[in-house]
Amino acid sequence: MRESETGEIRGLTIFADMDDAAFARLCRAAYVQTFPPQVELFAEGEPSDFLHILVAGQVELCAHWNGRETVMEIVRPVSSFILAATIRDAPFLMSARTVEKSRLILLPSQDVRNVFDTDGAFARALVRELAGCYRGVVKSSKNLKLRNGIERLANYLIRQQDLAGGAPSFVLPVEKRKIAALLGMTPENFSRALRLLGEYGVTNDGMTITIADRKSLVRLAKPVRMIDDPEI
Amino acid sequence: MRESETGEIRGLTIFADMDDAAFARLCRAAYVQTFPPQVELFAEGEPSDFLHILVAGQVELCAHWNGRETVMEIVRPVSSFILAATIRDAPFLMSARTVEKSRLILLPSQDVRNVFDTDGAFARALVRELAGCYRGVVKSSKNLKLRNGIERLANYLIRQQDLAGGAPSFVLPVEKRKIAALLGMTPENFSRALRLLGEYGVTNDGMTITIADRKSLVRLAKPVRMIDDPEI
DNA sequence: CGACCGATTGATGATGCTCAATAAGTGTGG
DNA sequence: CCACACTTATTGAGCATCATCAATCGGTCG
Repeated sequence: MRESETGEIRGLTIFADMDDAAFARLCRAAYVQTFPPQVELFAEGEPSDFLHILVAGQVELCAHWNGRETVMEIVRPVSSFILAATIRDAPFLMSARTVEKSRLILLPSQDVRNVFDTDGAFARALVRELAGCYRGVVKSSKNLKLRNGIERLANYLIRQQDLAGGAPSFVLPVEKRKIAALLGMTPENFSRALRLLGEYGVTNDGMTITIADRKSLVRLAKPVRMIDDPEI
Repeated sequence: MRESETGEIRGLTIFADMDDAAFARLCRAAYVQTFPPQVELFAEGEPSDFLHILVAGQVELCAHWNGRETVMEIVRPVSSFILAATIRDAPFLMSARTVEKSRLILLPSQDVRNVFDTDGAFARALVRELAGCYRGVVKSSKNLKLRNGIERLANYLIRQQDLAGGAPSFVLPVEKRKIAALLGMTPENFSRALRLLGEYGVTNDGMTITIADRKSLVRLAKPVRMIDDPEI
């Protein structure tokens, strides 16, 4: 991996505090690779040979059972994913697929574990990172169990508006069917729910959403810190 | 905290590899406390002042939104809980309530973070622990999104039978209404689902469940490693 | 005994899924 | 550039799942 590429990930919180030697050791055997859209990076159940870091593009993490499929998470740059599997040397719980053309850095899991075993700063950074991941999944699980489809969609739209900078109109980051799966609903119900949100000032044209009356939408969505604040 | 009590938690994987001095530092300001049933230990949103370790009894972790409540997890001894909040010095995402008379060890979160900052072995142990917690929630989330109520109940019963030693009859660990909430269903639907499982050889008398034809139940439940194996 | 709480059951309505059809958009190859 | 195939989004109809409300039963505990 060249220096221009290592620089792209050096600033990640999991690497920030580690010393240069340890970071170099991590990067020595790393791959940088660009994938086209719709490529399966790995599948549920496979051994976790690499810690993945998404540098550009988008990746979906999905899960399967008995012929059904759901989207668990949509990863956006720059961030690592499947850290837990790497650390525990355990099989992936989720499959990963590129949503669009994506550039990834792959760190051999064995190297990550070696550095983790010897570099205390890295270990501490991983604890904070994993604690954050854990809390993220807990919030997502609360969202699923405590809200119905429309409420989840309303909160999702509010969140996306914030991520997009707060303007009334913004573009959805991925296909609606994937958002539907992420929110635990079918594409059909997603479509109907979006239409029902018209009552609350939400309109859509293709992938573009417009929130005319945010206050009204917030009254329905009732976002709370302990579910919807990504910082906490 | 007396030595007889520290011994109860010294064997936990998160403490196993740390040296005695660091462990002593952790325990110096620790409390040991016994709580009656139905006591709220802490509430969602409060600062996480103590890392909790359940030594005896049972504790439920629950979550609330807009007047609704759900059970996220039922903790059984000996295990720590809300580790992620402690590490990140963040508010609790879940409330905790004793289910039955319970004995807890409370380690001041500040001490945990101090030792964590200086003891590499402890930091590494926490990484492994948190990675395991993360994977647990991911599995639980897959369970919720990919299975319907009856399927979740069937898998739950299979799991409980294994935990209880594998005998055809076993006793549920907590009230049915709490299991229902844990599985994302109402008490009423739990009751009906249990009755429907009669078709698959499941009968119940109060809190005692009998699985007459495990194979038949497994055919319905379709347990898989990547959701149901607690070891992975 | 009587009050209370949990479990169960039935009736009903809300929510969400499946299937099918159509419209709209995308990309490919001629 | 257009025709075509393919995919996604949308809409409707019907059905399955799940929640709510109400009533009853049974056990527990003061």
